[in-house]
Amino acid sequence: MTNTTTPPTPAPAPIDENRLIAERREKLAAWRATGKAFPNDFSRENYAARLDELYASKTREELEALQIEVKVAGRIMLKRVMGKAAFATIQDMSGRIQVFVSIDATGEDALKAFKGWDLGDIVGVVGVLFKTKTDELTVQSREIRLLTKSLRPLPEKFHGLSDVEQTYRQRYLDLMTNEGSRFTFVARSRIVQSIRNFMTNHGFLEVETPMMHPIPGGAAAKPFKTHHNALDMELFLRIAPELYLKRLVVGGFEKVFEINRNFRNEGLSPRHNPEFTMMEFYEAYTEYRKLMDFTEGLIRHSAREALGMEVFEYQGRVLDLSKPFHRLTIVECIRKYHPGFTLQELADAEWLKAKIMAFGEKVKPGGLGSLQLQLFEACAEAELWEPTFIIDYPVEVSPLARASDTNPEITERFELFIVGREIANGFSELNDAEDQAARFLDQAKAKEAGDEEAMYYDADFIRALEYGLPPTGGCGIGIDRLVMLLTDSPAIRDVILFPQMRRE
RNA sequence: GGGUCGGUAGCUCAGUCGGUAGAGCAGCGGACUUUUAAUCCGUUGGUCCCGAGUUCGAAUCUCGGCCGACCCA
Repeated sequence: MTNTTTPPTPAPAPIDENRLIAERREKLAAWRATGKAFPNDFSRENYAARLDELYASKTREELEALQIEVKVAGRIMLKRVMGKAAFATIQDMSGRIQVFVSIDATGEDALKAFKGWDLGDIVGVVGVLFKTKTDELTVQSREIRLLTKSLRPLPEKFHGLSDVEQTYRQRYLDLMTNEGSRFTFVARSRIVQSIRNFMTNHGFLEVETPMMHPIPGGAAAKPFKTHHNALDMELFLRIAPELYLKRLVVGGFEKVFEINRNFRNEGLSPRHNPEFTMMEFYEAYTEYRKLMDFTEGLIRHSAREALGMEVFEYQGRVLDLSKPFHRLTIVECIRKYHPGFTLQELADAEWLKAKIMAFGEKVKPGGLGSLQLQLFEACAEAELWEPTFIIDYPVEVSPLARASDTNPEITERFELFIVGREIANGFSELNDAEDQAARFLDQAKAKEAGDEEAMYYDADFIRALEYGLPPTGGCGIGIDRLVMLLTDSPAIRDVILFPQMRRE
């Protein structure tokens, strides 16, 4: 709410004030003195891009005959002033359109006022569509009003904002000036919408489970801690919704999904932000192989819906989502990229440790399966450009997954890799309460032994399983990473509107 | 946490061997009724990220710090 008659004095001292801002403040003061500053009675009726769609194909003569009156509003992005007339390019949510202001059609006072307005100011325009000499669709303004005074100068009009730090810290500036950035976040919205539609069309119920957990669970990760005063209780921002979603399946919601934030107290990188978005879904009476088919369909669907295609380029290299995704076990995948490694060697713990170190990685303690997984991460994971499901993860690193019926050392679990990055993780759920309790105990031991990412024993989750979880499959999909793929973004920060930054 | 690179006008960027701080855009003044990164003439604007050191003299060299990007852990 702004009182247009009384200036809000004294103005608080803003940060990084400069001469350009001071000049704009003077213009604002003059505007305020008219008693008509910051009006909110302008009714925008047309969007720039829509007008272009509807009328760009009309000829000058056709438009002249039609006399289409429009009301557009937006930010002045470009301004070209001549003696007795002027052009401006204004931008709204849909795009840009040119506006013509002249003594003849708009009036001398309006033109004079317009000349004093700045790039970044927000205006409302009433006028008639016409085409210029160069056939650009333009609004011949009959009326043009200043709606909002912008006090800060825009980034350079041609290069836009290129300081990467500023694009993240002041995303509004990035969105104002960078078309590519706007496209990315519109695409993100469409991708999320397409996933939501896909899930609900397949009979899944969208739910919201707690973001604050008394016991952090569902993943191996360090949590953020917080405190609830009234309950005098330590709480953790969730690292995953998994255990709550499975409680819902116990409750009879047999097909559920949640699209929401997870929080992990880890470093920042081009692929990691402390808060990130996951879609997790659970379906009763299915298992991991069917889950892979479903996940494959979901990803293909979101590419089609959001991009309109299944074959596109990521960072200059073709990515084809239309072909069936590969499926390989961890050992098969290692041998695909290193055919010289024999099955005997890959079953030899000492050989595996030596190889992991030879690839420049530290060896983490673990059994054969864990060592094979570490070698896979060291020598094969980054090669998986084409969509590939890696299957048969070892039990010891999969404390929530159902063990294989044929080999108790491995689980019915997969991870999906695309362009060398993990995109999804899913498995047949462990629904044997006693087995789950034993696995939690193993995790608790590992935690005591110093593994900070090991899981806690969650007694209520065990209690829920003891009531009976039907055979169920579940999968999590990293939405940020999927959006990176589909928008050709190299860093997770490019697909998160306000990525985490150090304090300014 | 370690390594590499970077931080100069509101924005985009130059700045040689250590010798008075530069351009374009934006702004301000002027000309111009179909421009479109409008054009033309004139002009204002600097904590060279911060601090210390070396030096007659530091945006420039050295050290420390802050912030960012990338790579590694």
